[in-house]
Amino acid sequence: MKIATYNVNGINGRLPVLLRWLQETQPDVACLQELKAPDEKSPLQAINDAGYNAIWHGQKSWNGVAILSRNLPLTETRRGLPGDPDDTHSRYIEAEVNGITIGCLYLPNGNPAPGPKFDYKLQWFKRFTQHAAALYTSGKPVVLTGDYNVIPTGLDAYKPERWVEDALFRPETREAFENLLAQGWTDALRKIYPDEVVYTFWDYFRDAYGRNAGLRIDHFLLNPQLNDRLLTAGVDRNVRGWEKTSDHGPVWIQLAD
DNA sequence: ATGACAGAGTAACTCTGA
Repeated sequence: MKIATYNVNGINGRLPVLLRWLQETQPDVACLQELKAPDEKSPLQAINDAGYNAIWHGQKSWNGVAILSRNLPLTETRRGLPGDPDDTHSRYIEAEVNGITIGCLYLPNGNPAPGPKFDYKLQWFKRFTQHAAALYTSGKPVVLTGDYNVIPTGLDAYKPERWVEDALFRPETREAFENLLAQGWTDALRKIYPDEVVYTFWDYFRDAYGRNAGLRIDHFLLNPQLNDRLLTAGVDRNVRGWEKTSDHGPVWIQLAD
C-alpha cells in the first residue's frame, strides 16, 4: 500500500499537475494540503473521474486539507484538530483506510518569529502533540503525514545557518518536533535515508529547484504498528520540475499489506 | 541584507507563504 502527501499550493490552479501525478504514480492514498479553496469549489468531480474518493476540509483562500483514496473505502474519523473551538483554520483531517488511521495535517508556518503567528504555530503544535498521543496508543496502525513546516535538523536545509531565526527551524520548533517524536513515532523518510540529503520543498525564488536549494519539511510519522510494515519511501522530485507546479514535491511511503 | 515567485480574491493591489 502506497500513501503519499502533497502540498499542492492551490488545488484548482494545480489540478492538471495533480491529475498527471496521480495518473503516473497511482498512490492508494494521497493526503493534500494548501487547497486554498472552500469545499464547494473543490474539484471533486475531476478527482472522482481520476478514480479517487475524497474527503475535504477546505477554506476560502488559505489552508485546506484533503484525503484521497483509490479503490479503497475511506471513512472520515475527524475533521479539525481538537482542543480549541475558536481555531478557524482548516489544517487537519483524519480518516481510516484499510484499517490504518491516516492524519493529514498542515501545520502553521509561524513566520514572522517571534510574534503572534509563531505563538499560534506552537499552540497548534501542542494541541497536535496531545492528539497524536491519543492516536499512538489507539492500538491501530497510525500515520501522521503532511506539511509540518518543521526543518528537523541541519541535514534538512541547504544552508541551515540561514534558517536559525526562521519559524521552521527555531529551537522552539525543533524541540516541539522532538517532543512529538519522543512519544515513539518514527520519521519514515529519515529511517529509509538515515544520512542522505532528502528535500521535499524548493522555493520558487532564485531557481532553488535547479540549484537543489531545498528543505525537508513534509514528513511521515509512523507508530510502531505501522513502522514494522514500512518497506520504502521517496520524493517525486521530478514533479517539482513540471510547468505550473507547486513549490513542494510529493512524498510517499510504501507499506507491506 | 534584500528580494526574487506564485495563488487567491478581486478587479490594482494586498495578503500569505517558507
